[in-house]
Amino acid sequence: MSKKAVVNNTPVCQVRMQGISDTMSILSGKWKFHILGTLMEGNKLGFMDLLREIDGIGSKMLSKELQDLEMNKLVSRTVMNTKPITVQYSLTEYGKTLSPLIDELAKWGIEYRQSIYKSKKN
Amino acid sequence: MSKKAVVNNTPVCQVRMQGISDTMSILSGKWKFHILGTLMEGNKLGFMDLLREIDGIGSKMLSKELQDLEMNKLVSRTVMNTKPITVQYSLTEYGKTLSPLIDELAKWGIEYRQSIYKSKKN
DNA sequence: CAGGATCCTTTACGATACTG
DNA sequence: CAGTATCGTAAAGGATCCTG
Repeated sequence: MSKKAVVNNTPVCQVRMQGISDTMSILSGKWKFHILGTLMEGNKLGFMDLLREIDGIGSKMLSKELQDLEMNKLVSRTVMNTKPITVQYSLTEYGKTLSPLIDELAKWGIEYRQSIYKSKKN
Repeated sequence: MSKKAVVNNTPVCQVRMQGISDTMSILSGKWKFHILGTLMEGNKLGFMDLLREIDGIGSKMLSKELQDLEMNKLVSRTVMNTKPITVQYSLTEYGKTLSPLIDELAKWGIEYRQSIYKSKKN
């Protein structure tokens, strides 16, 4: 049950706000959603795949963001024993629980862009 | 219809990625989700209400973020003619389309926190 | 190939003080 | 009350080079 506070007769849910903060702090930064969104489509991807796939990201950022995601158990990292070593990244089961959120994020952005387009035609 | 690219036999949707970028650029920053989430609960709120309600925000950030949100037609601003002037902020109809997204964001964060709690008990 | 180290720029954010 | 102006800091992000 949510704890409530009352401000100027306006009931406000603190638990909800904390949820927003938590999610944002875990998914902060410019690239996490892109990485997750990409992994959501190509189930297992190498470092280079991600680097090529995510437009504009550099290896430093990619590496750092992947470490953050791994620490939070959203992404798993597997070192393959190939000649020059290779690493495979994929979503964990827990990472997959982000699908609805990322779907909403993408969906809203797509609709937003369409609404801009329409308003320019009128 | 979504445009697709193929990378290492992995089909990737660019439109989806662009949607993510668009949403993130509009809702970037530390406070936008908090502001929107708060307005989602208390339908009409004054500047001071928001300032008190959103823990940690300062008037400079609040004012700036509200302007961003207003520019993107997500929030409407109404000046009341009271003795010292007063301003009412509320979500536009378009801003309300963010409800599912923000709900997901809050929900995931709440569940995340619970999963941490459980894993500490075991 | 996968990433770490270094250096540098930019932006975000915050505290404080002030104004119509 | 609802902001704006100014200033300062910290964090985020990027370019480049380097290594097992």
